[in-house]
This record gives sequence, C-alpha cells and structure tokens, in this order.
Amino acid sequence: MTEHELPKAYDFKSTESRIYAMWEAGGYFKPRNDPNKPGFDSNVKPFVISIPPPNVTGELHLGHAMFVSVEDLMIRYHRMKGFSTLWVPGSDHAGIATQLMVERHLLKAEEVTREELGREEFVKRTWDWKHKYGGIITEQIRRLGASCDWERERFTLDDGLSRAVREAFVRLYEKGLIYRGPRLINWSPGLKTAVSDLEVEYSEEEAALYYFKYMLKDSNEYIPVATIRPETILGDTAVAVHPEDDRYKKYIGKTAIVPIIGREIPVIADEYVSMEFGTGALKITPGHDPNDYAIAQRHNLPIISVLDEAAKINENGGPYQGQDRFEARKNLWADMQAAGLVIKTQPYTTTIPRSQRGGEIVEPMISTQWFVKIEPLAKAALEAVKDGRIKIVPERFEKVYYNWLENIKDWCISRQLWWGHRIPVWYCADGHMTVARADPTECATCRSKDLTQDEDVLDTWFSSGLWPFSTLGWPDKTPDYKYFYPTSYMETGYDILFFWVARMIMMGLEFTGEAPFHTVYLHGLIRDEHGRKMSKTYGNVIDPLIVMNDFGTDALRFTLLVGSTPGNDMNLSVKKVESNRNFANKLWNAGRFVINSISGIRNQELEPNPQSLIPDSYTLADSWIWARLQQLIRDVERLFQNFQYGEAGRQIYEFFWSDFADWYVEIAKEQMKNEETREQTIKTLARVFDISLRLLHPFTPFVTEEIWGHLRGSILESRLSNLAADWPEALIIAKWPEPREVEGWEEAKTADFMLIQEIVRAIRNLRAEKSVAPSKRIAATFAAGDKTDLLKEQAATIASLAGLDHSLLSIRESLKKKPTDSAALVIGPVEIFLPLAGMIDLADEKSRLEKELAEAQSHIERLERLLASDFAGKAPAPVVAKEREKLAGYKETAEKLRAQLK
RNA sequence: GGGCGCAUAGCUCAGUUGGUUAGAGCGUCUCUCUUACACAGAGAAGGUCAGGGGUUCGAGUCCCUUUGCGCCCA
Repeated sequence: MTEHELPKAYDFKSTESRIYAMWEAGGYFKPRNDPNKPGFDSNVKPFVISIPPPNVTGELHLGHAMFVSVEDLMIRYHRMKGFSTLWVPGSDHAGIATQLMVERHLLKAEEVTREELGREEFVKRTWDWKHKYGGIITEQIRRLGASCDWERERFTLDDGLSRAVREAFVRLYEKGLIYRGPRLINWSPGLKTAVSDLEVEYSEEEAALYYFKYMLKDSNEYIPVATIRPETILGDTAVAVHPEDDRYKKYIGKTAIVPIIGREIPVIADEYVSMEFGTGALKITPGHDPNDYAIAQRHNLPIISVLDEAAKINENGGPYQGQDRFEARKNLWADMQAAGLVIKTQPYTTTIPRSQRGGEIVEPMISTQWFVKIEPLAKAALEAVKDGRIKIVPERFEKVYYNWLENIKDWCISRQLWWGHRIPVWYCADGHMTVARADPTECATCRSKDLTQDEDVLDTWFSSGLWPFSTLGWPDKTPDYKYFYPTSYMETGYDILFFWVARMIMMGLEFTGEAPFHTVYLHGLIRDEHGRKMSKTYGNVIDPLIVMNDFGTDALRFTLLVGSTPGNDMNLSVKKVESNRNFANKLWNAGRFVINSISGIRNQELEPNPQSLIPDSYTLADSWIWARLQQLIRDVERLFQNFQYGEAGRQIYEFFWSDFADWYVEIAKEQMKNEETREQTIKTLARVFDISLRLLHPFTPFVTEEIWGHLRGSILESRLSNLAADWPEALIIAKWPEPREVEGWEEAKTADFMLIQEIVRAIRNLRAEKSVAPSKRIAATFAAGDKTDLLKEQAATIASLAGLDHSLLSIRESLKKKPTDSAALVIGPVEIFLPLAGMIDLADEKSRLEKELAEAQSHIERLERLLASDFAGKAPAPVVAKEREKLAGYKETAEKLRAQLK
C-alpha cells in the first residue's frame, strides 16, 4: 500500500499480526550480540529479563497482559538504547493446577480417574495435554506484542531444567539444607497432598466456639476448655493453663481424662496460654495445631494424629474411626452432650485456613515430607537486598520482604502429586537413601539393585526458583549463562514476592553466588472499574483477548501502562481502552497528514530553499515544538530511569495530542502555504513525528511501527531523503532519542509562543461567547506594545487559528483611540479589539471587562501581599522573580482594562 | 496483634527532590462534517486535594493525629 492510500482510520486488525511476523522474521527479538555466534563482543552490555513463566495450560488474563506490557516496554526501551537485549520466554508446569485440569478432563471425557490409569499413563496423558494446549498461552502472549526470543523458550519440565532441578536438590541435600522427616504440615485433604505455608490462605469466617468440661481423674472437678474444632479432642495430649492463673494453678500436674475415649493426659503449665481468652485453659493437640505442636515440643508431649489423608478419623479416634472430620465433630459433640460434658457453644468469628487452590479447609497434620532448611538461604537473601545488590521497586516492598524472610520457616517442598519433578531420592529394601543427579542403578549404601524412587514430586516453585539461571543453561556454564547472567530486571506482580521472587533470590545466591537480578519491579493487580477483584462468579472479568479484538493491542497496552503506578493496583475499564484506541487512531491520522505533506513536495519543482538550512529560518512554532520535544525527551528519560513508566506515557500522550497535533500541525498547514517556510515545516513535522513515534514505541509498538514504516518510505522517496538516511529498516531497532542539554534559546521562544496561544484562545473564547459563526472570518485590531514585532510576524498564524481575516488585521504598537463597536480583550501587554458590530451590548461588555479587572485585581492583591511577606526574603531568587513578573503582568492587564472601562 | 497502601472534579485516576491560579481521560453542556482524524475540532461548566493539628516564606506533596476503605503477615 502506498502512502496515498492510507485508510482514514487505523486498522489494527490487518496490521498487528503482519507486523509481529515481520519483527520475528527480521530476527529483532534476538539479542543483537549473541555469545553463540561469530563476532560476539563481550563488551556490549546485555539487558536481560526472564519472563515470569505462566502456567502452561493457562489462558491469557489481564495479569499476563500487564506483565507482558511492562516487560516488553522495558525490553524495547533497552533494545532501542543499544543494549544487547534478551527476554527469555517460557512456561511453568504448575503441578497442582495442571494435574487437576487433566484429571477433570479425563473424568469427563473418559470417565477414568488418575488412579485407574496409573501413574505412568497419567503422566503421559498430561504430556499429551501439554503438547496440545501448551502453546495457547504463548500464542496469546505473542498477540500482546511480546518481543521475546522464542528460540530460547523454556518449560520447567524440559530436560535441561529438570537437570537443573536435580542438581539443585542434590547440592542442597549434600550441604545438609534438605532433610526429610515427620513434621506438622498443611494438608489438603481434597488434593491429598501437603502444601507449603504460602499456599494456605486465611479467611475470617463465622464459626462456633465449643465449651466443655475437661474432667480431672478421680474427681468431680473439671477444667473448662473451649475449642473451635471439637474433633481434635480425640488427639489431645495435654490440657494447658497459665502458671499464674489462680483459677487453675491447683490443677497443674494432675491428670485429665479425654472425653469419650478416656485417655489420661497431664495438666501442664505454659505461659503461652492466654488467661483472658476463652476459659483461660487450653487443650493441646500437637498433631493438628501448630501452636500446640510448639508447646508439645517444649513439654515432651506425645503427638497423636487422628486424621487420615482424606481427613477422616483414623484408628486413634476410637468409635469415630472412618468418619469425616465434620461428621465426627457433630457426633462427638452429641456424645459429649449426652455424657454431660458440654458447657455451651457460642458463635465465634475466627480465621479459617483454606487451600489457595480449591478453597477447602486445610488441616495441619503430622506427615513425613521433604523440607528445605531455609534459614541460611534466607539470611543471604536478606543481605542482598539490605546491602543494595538488589533493589526493589517500589521501595516499600523491601520492608515486606525483610519481614517475611526474618520470620520464615522451613519450606515443605514435597507434594503428593504425579505431575512434576520427581524427587531424586531412591530407597532400597533396607531403607537406605540414595540421592543422585542421575538415576542410580544400585543403593549407595548396600549396593542393592532393588531401588524405588521417592513417590513425591517437588513443589513447582522449587523449579521456578531456579528460572533466571536454569533457563540460561545452568548448571552448565554455557555461553548464554556466562554472558546474560545475572539478569537485569525481575518484573512481576507483588502477589508473588514471596512465592517466587524471594525464592529466586535465595536460590540464585546459593547456586550461582550472585543475585539473579539487580532490580525487582513489582506491578499491582488489576481490578474492575470500581476496584473489585475480578472473578468469574462476580461476572466482572475482562478478557484481554476480547479487548484486543475490539480495540487493538496497543490500546490495551497503553491503558495498562499509563493507568498504573508501580506496586499499586489499577482499576481497568473498557472505556479507558476505548479512549486509548482513539489515541492510536490519532497517531495514525497525524501520520497520514505528515506523510501527505512529505509526498506533496516530491512532485513539486521546488528549489531547495537555502535559507531553510540555517536555524534562523525556524519559525516561532518550529522552535517551540522543538523545544517542547527536547524537554519531553529529557523528562521521559528521567521518568524511565525512575520506573515511572505511566507518567512518561502520559507526558508523551499529552505532548503528541495537545502540542503536536492540536497546535503544531494546525500551524504547519499555514506555514506550508508559504514557500519560504514550507520545507522547514515539513522537515519539522517529519522529525518531531519520528521522535514521537520512537518514544511511543515501547508503549504502542504496532501502530508506531506501522506508521513509522510509511513515514520512512515517504521520506526516502522524497527530496528530503537524507533526513532518514541513518534510519534502520524498522522502528523496533531504531535509536532511542537521547536527551540533549538546553541550548538557551528555548525559554524566550516558548514564552512568545505561549503568548500567541493565549491570544488565540482568548479570541476563540470570545467568539464562542458572542456566538460568532466558526466559519466567519472577522477583522481585528491589536495594540501590542513591545510585542508588536512578534505579533506582526505571527499574524498569519494567529489569523488562521483564531478565525481572523488576515487582510483585515491591524497590528500597532498603540492606538490613539479605542475602536468603537468592538469587544476588547487584554492579554498581558496586548490589547485586542474585535469589531463585532451589532453583537455588542455595551452594558454586557462593561460587566465582562469589570469581571476581568476584578480578577486581575485579586491576583495583584494576593501577589503584593505575598511579596511583602517573608517570602521575598526567604524564597529562592528565581521563584521570587517569577512572582514579581507575574505581578507586573497583572498590573499591566489591570491598567489596560481600566483604560478600556473609561 | 504487627506492617503497608489508599482517600484529589459526577466516575476512573495522574500529580517523586515542597514553589504559577491543582491536571487528564470518560461523562455533562454549546457550537462545528475547517481538505490528517466525528475514534475529530473549538469553547464551557465542574475540586475546602477525607477531618484536625504541626513544620515552612510557601503543603495535594513533609510530620503527627482521627475517620473510612483495602491489602499483607502472624
């Protein structure tokens, strides 16, 4: 398509996939300096991000859209700045989620359970599932414009990454940082697996507090005790009271009788017991409560488990064996009631532990699991942030990070699942353990060939923790690893700071000796337009794919980037995306205008104007837009350095729409009518537009790439081809605009231009107020004082923007006599008279001017008061000077208005 | 219980070393199909920056405090 045929509206549908394919085919997503290729230069600085791997069977949601938008922006910015840029993509096997999904599918499609299929077949089926659906999420990420190096795509269950997992496990084991043993863990009865502390969520819920009598042995006395989970009575191994509690002191050391099952347990004293809470006495169930577990350790109490893996009462529960936990609760309580042991029940709000996945109530249970001894790792991870090797943005999350690591407990890493990295530990018939990187053929202790591998798999986050280096080839010192590691930024949502970021830091430091990245950037979560969490049941979920279909990828990306600030949640509405679709269209149409302008000179026999080569030939508007652009570049650079991407985007948007499109383009139309300024104007249009597109490219890559291609083409075909002589073939690899120092002329030009803007606005305003038809060109008389030359020079511009008749303009230094039948305006030193015969009501005019005078007067008073105060003495001189200038301006305005009113 | 965040126009939000008369988008009202764009242009209305106190020449911005909402950890 040639530039002459550019459609009136930007058609993202026909553009995005074509542009993406062009980028990929052009190899632009690959690092420009590749350690695996000839000509590699180790001095070129790399910039590396490893993607937060999405769940391989997941589907795109706004969280993905958010991280892709931010990371792609970071990557594109650095790529344009000349870094050798690598964004490593990939996905995560997501043990529980994927296994559940496949199980559900098998049950529905084939009516088989995984147990019926058997482990080997089930894992095979899951791989089938992965191969079939695993590509969906990455395809969707491509749609977002992600410029990652797809040839380096990784999956956590790949051979390479699985090798890394084994290496990591074995190293930790050999160092004594991994151990196996029975501990109190969080058990998910529905999934029949252990989960880590982080995978348990606590919710405030209505429950009941059950009060009952703990009878003392051989006595009619009892200690009243309250519990939320009566069924755990079956596992009680003590009753605890506070040593200072006068009510119960006397019972310490005596024996209590467990209701119904009649076990004898001691009454112990422990300061942990709160005398105020409940009855002041506590039943101790070390097998099913973390606090009780700790008390039991202190007092050497036995630990009794009363639940099996389905959370049914086990053989230790006497008559209740086989009953579900909630059923047993009811039955036991009824039996206790019958036995006269019940005191009362009362409603009670408490925090209930629920599984992050599925939401079922998690049971603390004693179970033999694998753990990472976390303290030494946590200490190192803490240090890395404290001493600044790693910086977290926004900074407040550093505190959150410290707090978590300072109170961390050992990490339960084994899961009773089939989908995942199987624990590299083998047992022989004698129970010897063999821990090995490669599958062993015999027991390391007794040489027995009869080995069985541990049934469990590792927590998915264990492999995710290795991600920044396992994806680059670790444990091998590959060229990629040597050049690209450590990575640069880790960008992700704050919700996985502990799950993932902290663990990556711990593992990175442990295994590579280096922080895996120097900066952690955390984005917020996306909520609906009124700040509610998006949920399917609520029906307020926004599907990014639908949004992209309706408004284009750029619109969605720009909305997410500009609408959010680091670490803060953002509310998203489709309306916002729509308005940003309009922005993309604005870019497109401004581009059409610029391109048409360039094409316009191609066919004309126009001698190059020698004057236009010298800076003096810049018109006021040229100078102004250039100064504004340079300021924008400086501001954007500063904002990018400070991770203020949203603000940077807003400023570019503002510049492009309000300065470039609304003012400069309109003035350019006028300037192009004049042969003397024509070429310079076109050049300025082209240069400013080019730089604007470069600045916007990381935000809205598709539309900018597309229109930039047309811009480049039209310039190269034109007589101005040297303008684009050093432009590369695609915007994605074009040079980022570098900030330049202020040259000194900017302030005066900008001030002059702002005066012109004020004049134009004032005239437009008056016209609208007086209902002058927009198409009607009217005359005007200016008394411009020392701005006379400026106004004369800008007469054509003012006339065209304000709807004046250029031939009927009169610009003087001063007027002997005020024109009659005119409406008057005062803009600082400039007086404007618009002859609006017949539309002027003298009384109206008078009150309008009086109102303006009153306003000016109030400013004068305010500023005089200000300047008479300590302000003048204590504020910095430039600030004071500015206020003095303002005062002078208002005084001038007021004086002129007073004259008008005479 | 400990920690963190938020409160600015009808709605959703910017406003990062304290310095004009506090901004944007959407929505509302008026006008305009002016040859890049009606996914647009021009104009307008709309705010005690949650309340109180303090620091400062100067506070939406810094400190203290109250209230309300949200989140994290225990």
